[in-house]
Amino acid sequence: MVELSAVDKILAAIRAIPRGQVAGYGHIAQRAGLPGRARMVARILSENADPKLPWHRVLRSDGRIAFPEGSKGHREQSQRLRAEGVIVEKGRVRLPRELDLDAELWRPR
DNA sequence: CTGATGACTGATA
DNA sequence: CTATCAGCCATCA
Repeated sequence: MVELSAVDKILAAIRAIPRGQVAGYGHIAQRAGLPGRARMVARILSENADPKLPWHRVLRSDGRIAFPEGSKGHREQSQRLRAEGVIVEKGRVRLPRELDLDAELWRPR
């Protein structure tokens, strides 16, 4: 069997994020079996060019968008998130239902 | 090898 | 709530 590279695992973890939901960089890294590699996730995203990849669902640990407010990337990400029913306010992401970053941490794995 | 850099994180004030 | 700081990891000059 083939072992997926760290990059593939990270991409898979990102693709696994359900529509209308979000995850943090560190969360993705952990889900990919690479704890402590949040910056690696960020680097992958900055390099990737796959339009099918839901990169906009990846946020910082504090639930904020990684791009500076007012920047191109920030506007695009907020727009994409709102298109999925996610509420974005002042760079801050808030989920409509009880789903949020805490819900993920809450649920034992 | 050393130092700088970045779509990061957690602790502290 | 914001601002700083140190730590961490991969990559590059």
